[in-house]
Amino acid sequence: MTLSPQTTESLAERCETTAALLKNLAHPLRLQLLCHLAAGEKSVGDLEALSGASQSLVSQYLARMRRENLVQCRKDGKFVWYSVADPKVLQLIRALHRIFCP
Amino acid sequence: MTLSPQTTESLAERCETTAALLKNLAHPLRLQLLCHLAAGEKSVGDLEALSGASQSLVSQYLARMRRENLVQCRKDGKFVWYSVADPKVLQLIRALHRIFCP
DNA sequence: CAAAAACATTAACAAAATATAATTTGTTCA
DNA sequence: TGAACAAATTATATTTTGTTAATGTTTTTG
Repeated sequence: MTLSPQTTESLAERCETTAALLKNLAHPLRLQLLCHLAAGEKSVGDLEALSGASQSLVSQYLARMRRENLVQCRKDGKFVWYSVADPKVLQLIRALHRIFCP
Repeated sequence: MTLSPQTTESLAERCETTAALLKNLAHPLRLQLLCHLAAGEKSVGDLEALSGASQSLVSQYLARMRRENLVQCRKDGKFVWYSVADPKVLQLIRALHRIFCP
């Protein structure tokens, strides 16, 4: 019997991947977008209105976070509806809320 | 009787300050340093050895995080001992551990 | 005192992130 | 069809970060 392939990622490796994810949250607008999405699915226009940021910026940051699998989208006619894709991101947003929004 | 000055920070404002803090964690080495410090006080040399990074980098990032009040230090002869200064940072590091280090 | 050890600071340059504007694509509906 | 709306993409100027190397400061110790 062989040992099952232990995923013994080193601390350094975990910090690498976690920091990469955190970079997405480490920006005022991107964090705000994720906070809104954590409360439920939103269209790009919704997020534009909620955040007050330009269509271009909102769309660019959503595209980036989609590429990195933090969020996902679903098309419905003229609209594109975004939501949080990664359950860990949801957990993290909630932890941030507990810690920083008392 | 006047209303007490409610600290009704807007979501945008909280995202601003929280994102600023997250920027410190959103870097592989800085995150690693904070993880080590979350486990207890460490000297610069300790952190150098634990992380494998250069003295200059470790010292620079510690200085940065000191300026932003994430960590604090205490001198003892030749050595400088660092620890996590902000209880919220400690909570956050622990939350990250729960979520990303299963 | 002089050398060594521990840490901090500065300068400089490449690489990456940010924000804006302009253009493009796709969809609905009069 | 074409005007209006929703969203995506591209280009780009500007700023910020990341990293290395070199030098400086303070404390200990031979």
